[in-house]
Amino acid sequence: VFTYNILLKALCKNGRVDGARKLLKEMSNKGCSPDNVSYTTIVSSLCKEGRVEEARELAKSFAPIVPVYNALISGYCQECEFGTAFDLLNEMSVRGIDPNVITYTIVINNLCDAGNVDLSMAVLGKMISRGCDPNIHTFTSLIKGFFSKGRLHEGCDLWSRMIREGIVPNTIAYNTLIHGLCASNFVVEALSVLHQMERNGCTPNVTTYSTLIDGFAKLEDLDGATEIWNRMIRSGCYPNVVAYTCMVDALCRVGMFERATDLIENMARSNTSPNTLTFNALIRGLCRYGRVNCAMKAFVSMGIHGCLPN
RNA sequence: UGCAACAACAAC
Repeated sequence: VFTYNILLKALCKNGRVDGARKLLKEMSNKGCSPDNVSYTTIVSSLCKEGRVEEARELAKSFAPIVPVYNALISGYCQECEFGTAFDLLNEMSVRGIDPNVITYTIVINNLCDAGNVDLSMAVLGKMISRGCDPNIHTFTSLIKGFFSKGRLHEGCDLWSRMIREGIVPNTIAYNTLIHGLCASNFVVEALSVLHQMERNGCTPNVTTYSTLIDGFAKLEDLDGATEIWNRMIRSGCYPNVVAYTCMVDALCRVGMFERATDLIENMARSNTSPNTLTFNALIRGLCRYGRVNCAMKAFVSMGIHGCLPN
């Protein structure tokens, strides 16, 4: 089974789900029964390709297990077919298969992405009433959901509630909080969250730093952005293309184009090549400052660096 | 070996 599952996963990853389906049949014929992992791999891959109906049909021939339901529910949510997702959730209960924290979190996260935090909160209530405790993923999805609707206060309240319930925030949760604060221009508060996470022994990553650099950049606070950049380097965290691009943007917004260009050259020399967004930041900055000729030169240099305009 | 959460540009 392990041999077959490894192959199934590899086939699915390379977009050869149909090959995987054939292999699934073949393994049974050769006397090696597929297990729950085999089923979930196939169903999940079909869903990710948007072939949800097909996945559901196929799943009918498998044992009804939670991960397969989760993959299907996730698939229907991605297609914004929340009605069907809720039907499946009901079907689970009817068949005596208890949804787990992942099941509910999938629904909550997708509803949040669709902009419906309020319904997500209702699902949270439902899972708790059924004795299923939300975890860090659940709370992070909801907090992000409130923030993306501009409901900063409710997002922060939920953060406090999560802490009260004894859930220890991880780097991703902190990053979500920092991003929410930055998006509402509360960069000073975001910075104090960075300090708080460090005090609590949670290591910031390149996303943490990029989020803060971007926050300062949007407020045209080059000193703030630079301070974060230096802090990132000092901590031994390597900037990626996003971090570089945020820093290029910070420089461009205050008209420091020579330094921005130097930074891009730096990237090209390291193994972090600039991308289209990096050049868009530079070109937009130059245009804002009326330096259209330089912008045209940057546009040419973009092609030299192998970046296509979008 | 399988299912869920985080960051950067623009236009509409």
